[in-house]
Amino acid sequence: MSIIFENITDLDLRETLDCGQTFRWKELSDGSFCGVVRGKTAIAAMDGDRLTLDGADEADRAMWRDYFDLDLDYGAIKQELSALHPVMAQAAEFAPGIRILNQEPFEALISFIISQNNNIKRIAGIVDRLCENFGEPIGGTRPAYAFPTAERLAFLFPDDLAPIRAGFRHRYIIDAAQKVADGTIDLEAVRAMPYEEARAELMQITGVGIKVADCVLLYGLHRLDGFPLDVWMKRAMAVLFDGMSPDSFGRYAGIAQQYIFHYSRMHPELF
DNA sequence: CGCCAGGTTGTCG
DNA sequence: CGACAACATGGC
Repeated sequence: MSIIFENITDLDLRETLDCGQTFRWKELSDGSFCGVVRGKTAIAAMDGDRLTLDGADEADRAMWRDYFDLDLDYGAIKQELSALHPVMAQAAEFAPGIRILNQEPFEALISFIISQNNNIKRIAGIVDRLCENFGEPIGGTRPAYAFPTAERLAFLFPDDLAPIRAGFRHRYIIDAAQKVADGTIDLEAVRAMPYEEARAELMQITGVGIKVADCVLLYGLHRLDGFPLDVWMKRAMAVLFDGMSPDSFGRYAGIAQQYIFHYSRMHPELF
């Protein structure tokens, strides 16, 4: 079984799945990508303007359409953003197939707690081990695990997380899981809040500061006005976008941010 | 071996 | 309030 989406533009799987917004997709030898979303596995492949999700169920078509953000016109947004600054245009042209995924909110929360003072390769390893140790196994041809639920993680002790080797972040993960599981933080309510309020709500969690909160808002709650400022983005803003502020990118600032982040990381010689 | 990693926390001046 | 070490664990 598989799902096919026709006439897809502005989507490149490698650019989108390997640009630091998600850590759960693995590239296979034939260039396709294997991943798990909301407890469902799929092998994604692009052939021209056709996106195929092998192993996906037709009943989940709407979920996958939403996940890859296929109803948003990235071509138009790219044009709008590119007019703002020549380097912005260059960054968008460098990886024109980037889209902002609609990830599971709790997965984004935990993933970006893990990301702090860490490198992308190791983040992916820790997330893998978290799923293998605490996620529900998913039936299928290859072994796969859902992302663990908040309820599953909420009653663990830091040492229970030793197998995932996330170090000092163990207690942050558990605090986040507890606050989500007991309703202290309602992620769907956060989605609808004014930006500053949403950010403050997430920052109640130990281990969530401004940058992680912005990542959760952008990648987990699809707040495209979010603009996470990590070390790369701070350098880029200082060196390449002197005079511009996050606000000056408008309501799709988060998409601009992703083009710029990826472009900067792939061009370290600029800094 | 030393520096750094999509930061945050706790402490001190 | 702003600066700054400490934090676990590796990747390079």
